[in-house]
Amino acid sequence: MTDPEPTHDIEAVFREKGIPFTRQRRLIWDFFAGADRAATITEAADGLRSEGVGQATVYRTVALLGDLGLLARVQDRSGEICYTAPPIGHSHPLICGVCRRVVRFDGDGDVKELEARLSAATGFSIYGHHLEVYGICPDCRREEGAQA
Amino acid sequence: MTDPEPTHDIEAVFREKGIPFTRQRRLIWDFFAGADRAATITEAADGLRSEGVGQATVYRTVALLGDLGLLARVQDRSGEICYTAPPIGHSHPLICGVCRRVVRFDGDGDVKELEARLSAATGFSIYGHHLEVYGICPDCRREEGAQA
DNA sequence: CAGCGGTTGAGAACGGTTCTCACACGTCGT
DNA sequence: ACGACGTGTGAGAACCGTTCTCAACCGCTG
Ligand SMILES: [Mn+2]
Ligand SMILES: [Mn+2]
Ligand SMILES: [Zn+2]
Ligand SMILES: [Zn+2]
Repeated sequence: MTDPEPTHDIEAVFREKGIPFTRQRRLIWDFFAGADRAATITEAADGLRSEGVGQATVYRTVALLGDLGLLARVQDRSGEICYTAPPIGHSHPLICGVCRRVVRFDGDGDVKELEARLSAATGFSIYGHHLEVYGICPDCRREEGAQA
Repeated sequence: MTDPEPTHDIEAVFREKGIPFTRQRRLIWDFFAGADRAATITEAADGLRSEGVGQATVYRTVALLGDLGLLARVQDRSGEICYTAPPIGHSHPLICGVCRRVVRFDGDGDVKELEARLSAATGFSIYGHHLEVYGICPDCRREEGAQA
């Protein structure tokens, strides 16, 4: 598991790549990076409308941040697609399927050996993997206790 | 009753649950189960239109098969959502990012230990995980030659 | 501070998914 | 085998999330 880490210096990333850094991009980044749980694009657009951010800009910026590796796409228990800002470096999300709270961990030690076996067995050249773990966080488990 | 076969006896599953088994459901099942690679709903609908299967029925049936655990949702390199009929039992897909050919493997031995650590460290009750490995199959690698 | 080129917002367009509803058909009791 | 019932189905409309268009705006550089 990773510890509480500093977020990316997004302005520096943009400057380094020569990509204009706008008020909207900062707001959208802050929306995702400032949350401790994944959010949908619709939620971001709704939350930023009052700040004068258009929905097309939210879509464009989420795609841009995704390309830059600054936003990861995950999904909750209902299959809804959400985005979360990962810390620096490679990690995987442990997601509460109910409230979408995200805890990051590094599981590559477990996967690397598996990938080597797969490559040897199948002849595939492996270029990546996708690992998410789903659970119910203590808070949500408490609230769901009464029901099934 | 006993099915030592590697593929699901879908008709028996339906009968056992008292769910009507129709011509369309057989066709849609065959479309996914008869392929060695994942396919999108759109592809299934296009491929079965000439058989007189409506697209609404394809959507409904894919959802139904998913609920029954007879179809697994995966995604290719571009993030496109596809479906593939897994063999009996729990497994994970190794997907060729180029042609979407799927090879299944059981990687739970590697994940189980990880999940135990995560559960202990976070207090989450873990109900599932999503693991896909991406690669290029030997055939596609040959066709593409060397690359970056 | 002026000029350029990328970015933005409003709304239209687009396309995948779901809904509606009359009709067809699978299932089961007889 | 037959008939009645209840579920499934197809065509097309509706719905809604996403992308596109384009004129105005603004961040960046000099
Ligand atoms: Mn990893
Ligand atoms: Mn597994
Ligand atoms: Zn939770
Ligand atoms: Zn391939």
